[in-house]
Amino acid sequence: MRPTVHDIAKEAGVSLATVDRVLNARPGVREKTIARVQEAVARLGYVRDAAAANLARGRFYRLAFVLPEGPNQFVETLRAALLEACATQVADRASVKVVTTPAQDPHAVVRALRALNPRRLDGVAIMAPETPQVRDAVARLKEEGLAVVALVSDLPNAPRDRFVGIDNVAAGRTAALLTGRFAPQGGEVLVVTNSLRSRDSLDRRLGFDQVTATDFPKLSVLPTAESYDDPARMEAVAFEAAMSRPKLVGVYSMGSGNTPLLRALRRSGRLDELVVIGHELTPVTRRALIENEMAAVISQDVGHLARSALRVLRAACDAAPVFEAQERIRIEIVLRENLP
Amino acid sequence: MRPTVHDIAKEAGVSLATVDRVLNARPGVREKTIARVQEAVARLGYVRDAAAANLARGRFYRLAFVLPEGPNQFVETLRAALLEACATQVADRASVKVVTTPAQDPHAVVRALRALNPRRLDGVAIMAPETPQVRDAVARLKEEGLAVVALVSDLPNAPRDRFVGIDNVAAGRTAALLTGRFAPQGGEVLVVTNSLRSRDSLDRRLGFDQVTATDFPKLSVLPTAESYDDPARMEAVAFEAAMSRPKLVGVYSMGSGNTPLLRALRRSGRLDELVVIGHELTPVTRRALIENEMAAVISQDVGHLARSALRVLRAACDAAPVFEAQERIRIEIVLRENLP
DNA sequence: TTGTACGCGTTATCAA
DNA sequence: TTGATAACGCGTACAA
Repeated sequence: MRPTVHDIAKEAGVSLATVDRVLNARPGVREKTIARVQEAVARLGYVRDAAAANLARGRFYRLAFVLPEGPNQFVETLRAALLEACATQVADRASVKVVTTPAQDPHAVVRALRALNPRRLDGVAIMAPETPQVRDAVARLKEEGLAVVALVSDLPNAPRDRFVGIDNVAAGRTAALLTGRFAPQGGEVLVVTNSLRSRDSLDRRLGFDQVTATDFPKLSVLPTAESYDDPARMEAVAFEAAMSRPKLVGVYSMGSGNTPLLRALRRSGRLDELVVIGHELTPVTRRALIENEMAAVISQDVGHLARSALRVLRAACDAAPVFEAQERIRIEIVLRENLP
Repeated sequence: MRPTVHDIAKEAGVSLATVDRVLNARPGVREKTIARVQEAVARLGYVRDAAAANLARGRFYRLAFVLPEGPNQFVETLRAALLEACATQVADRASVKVVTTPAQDPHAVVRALRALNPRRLDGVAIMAPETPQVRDAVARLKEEGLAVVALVSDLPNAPRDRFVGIDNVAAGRTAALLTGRFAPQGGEVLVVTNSLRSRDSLDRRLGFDQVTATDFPKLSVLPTAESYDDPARMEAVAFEAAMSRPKLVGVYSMGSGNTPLLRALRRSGRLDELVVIGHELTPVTRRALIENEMAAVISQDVGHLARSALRVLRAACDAAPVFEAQERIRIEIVLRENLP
């Protein structure tokens, strides 16, 4: 059996309360007594029982997630993962509210953040493009004492406590490496996304360009085409490129909108000669991998994302350290054969 | 605040003990009372506080890990991950003993398993090749009432409760897909491992052959070369192949021994024209990726492996269900650009 | 068949 | 500066 605070108290010849004061670095204990207790702790190899501590503290974490709502499969799976995580151990002693905001409207997320009642909340996870207004809203929440984490898309210039998601520059670099390796003959690469407003798309494009520039001189990357969340526009842009650019060898899809993209490429009759790489595992991209329509999908485990955000938020609420190794979200490469 | 057993008791008009009996499906309660309690549970949306339950129960899990010991970086990192997991929340209310056995000696692991005292233990995780003797030893442990999980390399014919690790057939298939994509010109592929005794190597080879046969007819895969954990032998075999086979385009290394392998290929002067794919991220393979000496590494997250094994063992001890989504170990593809 | 009372390891409140 | 003592939510002897 592991030693408890009782054992420490006995060993140090003090009361439980004093042990507690020392363990939690509370004031009102003499230097000498502190030393005695700490020696006892070291001698017996005491480690606090986190479960019992939480139970006694009666700590309850009131958390909120602000997610975009749109024609976006990824967010749907993320929400599902979040609810599943809540249903299990991870969300013990916590209540989680999920708020969705229209993705197209940049002001909606700000309104949603402003609508949050800071006194009824301990922490917030936010997935949104970084705008000055969002930065202000985040700053206000921080001032009210809330823990704030950026989710999936970082808010590097806002006072968030942490970013939970992948390194999107590295993700873009990975996509470029795959494209270059899968299309050694070289040619043109189309890059598409719904919007470059999001930090993640911006970073991915940056990384993609870095690697193509240094390692794959035979690849020439076209300017980013934005669909602004309009499927018709995505389809038109992709179709146009496939038909008018004979030297096209690859397509890198940085955001959502893979359904209209694939439809256009299929229609052009050139899909089987193109290396198509996209992001996030959804029913659409999964099917495309199986059918050999997409060569690879770069993804982040939504379950991990959800659980990590919850753990990190709780740690931030307590100003406690996080277990770094467990919270680093991996850039996963999914091919037809390692589909989960 | 979440409802507690007290709230349920009040709502149903019974005592705490009765609520407990219903919740834990213990006998001695009238049908009608059971129904009343269950209604109250449903009405208030009660969910048990697992931490408090374990605290009250005073449950303590005595676990052991049996790992091979050899010139194997992967096992070292796994052991480190295990110790790190123990040091954090995952191993709360559990003691973990790690036993190592010489990897070369197939009887050593059996001796180690026999040396385990089943009465001082609740569960065991085993990483070992499957032999009839190992099967017998596992059967004996199960008969004694222990929870047993196979780790990294499955023991499909032993009565283990569960396998914690990747699907190695799929891992082999993934390696083949990468090889075929990275070497579209085709040619010969050398496959090496330390030993085909291990189930994991066997499965990987199987998967590799499946995909090369159906999808990459231009690839011809050579018979598996075994090094029997002898670095000199590995180096000799690889050097010989590189020098005598002009049509060689790739090497698939299914086990450990990547140091002598790479040394041989370097010496042959043909490393930069070969697609080399190996398993497990170690200092050696990490460096090889950065230097562009290896094209890809297929790996499993040792941290995840360790935490998953601990969670699964505990669940098995309690005959409790596991949260499947969290325990599925992914087949990770690591390239130079998505190195963690 | 049902209820009472205590303990698990920690924190927190009050009094000394 | 210290110490008793009562919670926290649940499990479990033991009594009714």
